[in-house]
Amino acid sequence: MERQRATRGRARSEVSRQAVLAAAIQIIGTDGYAALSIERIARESGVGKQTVYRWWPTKADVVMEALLHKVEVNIPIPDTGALESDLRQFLTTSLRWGRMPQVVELLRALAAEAQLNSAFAERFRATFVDHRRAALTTILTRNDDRNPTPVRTSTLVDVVFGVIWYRLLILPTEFDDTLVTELTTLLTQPTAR
Amino acid sequence: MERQRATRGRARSEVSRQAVLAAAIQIIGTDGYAALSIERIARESGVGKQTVYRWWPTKADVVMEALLHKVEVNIPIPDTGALESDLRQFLTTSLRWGRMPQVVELLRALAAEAQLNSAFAERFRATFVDHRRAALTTILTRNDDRNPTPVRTSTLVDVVFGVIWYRLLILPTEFDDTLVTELTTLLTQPTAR
DNA sequence: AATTCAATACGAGACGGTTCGTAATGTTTA
DNA sequence: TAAACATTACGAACCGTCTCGTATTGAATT
Repeated sequence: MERQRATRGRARSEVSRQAVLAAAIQIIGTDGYAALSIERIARESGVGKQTVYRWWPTKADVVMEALLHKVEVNIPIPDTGALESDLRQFLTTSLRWGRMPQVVELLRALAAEAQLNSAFAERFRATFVDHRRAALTTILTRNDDRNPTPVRTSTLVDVVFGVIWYRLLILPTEFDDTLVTELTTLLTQPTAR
Repeated sequence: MERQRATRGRARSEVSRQAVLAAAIQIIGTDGYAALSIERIARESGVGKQTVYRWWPTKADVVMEALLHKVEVNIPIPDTGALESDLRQFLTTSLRWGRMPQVVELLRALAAEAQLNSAFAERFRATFVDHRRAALTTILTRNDDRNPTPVRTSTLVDVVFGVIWYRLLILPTEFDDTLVTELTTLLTQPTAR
């Protein structure tokens, strides 16, 4: 995703980059994603419009970069030796994000844009969704000594992220800690795995 | 939601209503929801702009009415006497919609708009989401003789619709018949209910 | 029963305003 | 000296409102 390093000419302004990301978060936080426009990002960040267009293909890509900056890129995959505690820890971390309004706003914005722009949807999956799936898949597969399994691992992954996204996007309910226990129960039942 | 029955004056044109819904479906089907505008709906349906604005508050409400028209309003809740077969039947019906590209496009459009417009999100939940939840809740509660349950019924409902919406909105994968069996298994395990 | 009248919906399209994404221009900086 | 920069202008599209003349309906009046 890194642009070819230009050895000649003026270097990219890191100040402008940060200003753009901050402005995007600021606008979404106060007025919502519907109010976000590249025009306004440029205005409120004190950056030229063309500068934004030069470095980000869409406003959603700005948001995605802002999100990755916020949640930190490398989330360690828990490895306690037991499936149940790994799972519990993974869910606890995931739901913690789901309780942070700033993060939720960004996630909702990205999901919305993915519906409207299939090219961005592809980038969103590759950059964000697949990483999270891979982490959970690792946990579920690591100590998978029960065979044959009536439910595919990929379906269990769908269940976890499905519940999370469904409640972020469709329902207005917040996450409670009981959900961690419930999902762990559901996924570690003998016949389920 | 029904407008005050006007005893006087010209009656609403059913032809125009149908033309608007058809145009919306057509536009979304060919160019996607991002290309949908009230201006274009009016143009392609041969209807006056004011006619659209008179009857629908937003373009998303047009889409929602088009969806309800497509999936039929009254879906009977299966009642075979056994939880497992009720569930299997409910899931089979639900996934059938999820395999119809025209329906999927509309669902994705509605979900996208719900992220951008909270007033519409409310109408969407009240008109569509809650009905589907209620149906599944009925099924799960009907023969619920196992107490205490470690997983709330509402969470089981979240699991089902979560997986469906997640795969419609976030992942590009299609539904296969195995999913019906898997979800039924997950939800009817002794300790889960 | 025939006519008039008021109320409302209709298609068409003009309107002023907003935002979009691109392009042109000159300045700044590595 | 090449590329990134901020600024400004541009045409296109869409927004929501409004007006025009016409069509359709039910109620009131002959």
